[in-house]
Amino acid sequence: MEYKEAKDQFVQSWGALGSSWGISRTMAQIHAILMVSPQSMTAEEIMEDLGISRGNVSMSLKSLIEWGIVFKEYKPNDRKEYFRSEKDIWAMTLQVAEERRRRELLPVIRMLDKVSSAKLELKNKDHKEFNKMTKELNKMAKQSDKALGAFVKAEKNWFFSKFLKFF
Amino acid sequence: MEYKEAKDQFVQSWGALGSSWGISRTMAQIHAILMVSPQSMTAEEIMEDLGISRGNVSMSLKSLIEWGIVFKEYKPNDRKEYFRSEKDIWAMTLQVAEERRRRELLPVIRMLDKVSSAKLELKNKDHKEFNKMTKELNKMAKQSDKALGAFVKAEKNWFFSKFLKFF
DNA sequence: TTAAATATTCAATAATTTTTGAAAATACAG
DNA sequence: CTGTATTTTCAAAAATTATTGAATATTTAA
Repeated sequence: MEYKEAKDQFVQSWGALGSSWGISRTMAQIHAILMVSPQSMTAEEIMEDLGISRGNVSMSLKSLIEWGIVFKEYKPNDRKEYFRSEKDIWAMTLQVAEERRRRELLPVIRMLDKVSSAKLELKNKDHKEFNKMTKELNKMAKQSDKALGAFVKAEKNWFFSKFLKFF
Repeated sequence: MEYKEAKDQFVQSWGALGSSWGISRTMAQIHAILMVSPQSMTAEEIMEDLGISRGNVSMSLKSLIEWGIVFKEYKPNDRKEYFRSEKDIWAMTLQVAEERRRRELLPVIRMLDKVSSAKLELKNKDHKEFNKMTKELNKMAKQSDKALGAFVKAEKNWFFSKFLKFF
């Protein structure tokens, strides 16, 4: 397998993966080409590389930046903006985990707090089961949140101390 | 908040959650009503409860069964099929984790094995970076797979032994 | 067997999500 | 400022995904 074929395969597979993780194919594809690019790239280059529209590149990059896994860069004497990906796979994983916690786990917990405290007739079988299950889900969600939070925090600290030692 | 309102809120939120986890809204909604139902339900009941078509219920239930978090039940002297959800939240979580591993992680690993062994000119910056990143992603994916596999196995054993002791 | 009850399939349709591209906004060199 | 390069926005179009419902298949009581 040659470089060009391998890269295409990688970009297209990473894109397909994106769908099952709730981000658009294009977003994931842009992320893929930035990950394997040794230099930061312009929107123009990405556009040509993937054969997609200017607007799509602009919006997808914006989302990737919001996810905290792609960064803008400016070069002296150049009006263009350049984009580079987080290259440290572990740092990237932690960042994505934290974002998903914020975007998915926290809203679920808020919802479960609300519904699991509903006013119910506890003689009613349906009400009783609803109460039991939502309370259990709530407990599980909060445990996950706590565990994930602690984990990310610990790993980020470890990372930071490693980084400090480097200097 | 009253029972009916709370249940609606729960079903609709769980459905919305489904979308960001790559399963259809209906599938997640059906899962939600089965989770909080004290009895197993017929396709007919689910259909009426959610106001969706017969075909949709049939296909969504099929998927939920494939995910291993909903089960069919038969009752004596009754032609209808009944459906019930896994009620143990932890068992459910492990089951979903295992399915996702099988459906998402393993294909990625297969893909990364292929592309990270591509024949490259290692003088070329692009080739070198591609090689480095895909090898690192591959390593990370395999570590995750191993860790997740070990975890699920350990928890299932623990579960099983708890179950045995019960008798 | 037959036929009624129940379940499944899948082509057509609807709903949703993504993408485009041109207009508007912004940035900045001269 | 002005004009050009660059980026962003967003309504419309395209692509994708989910849903319907009627036709088909399956199950089982009689």
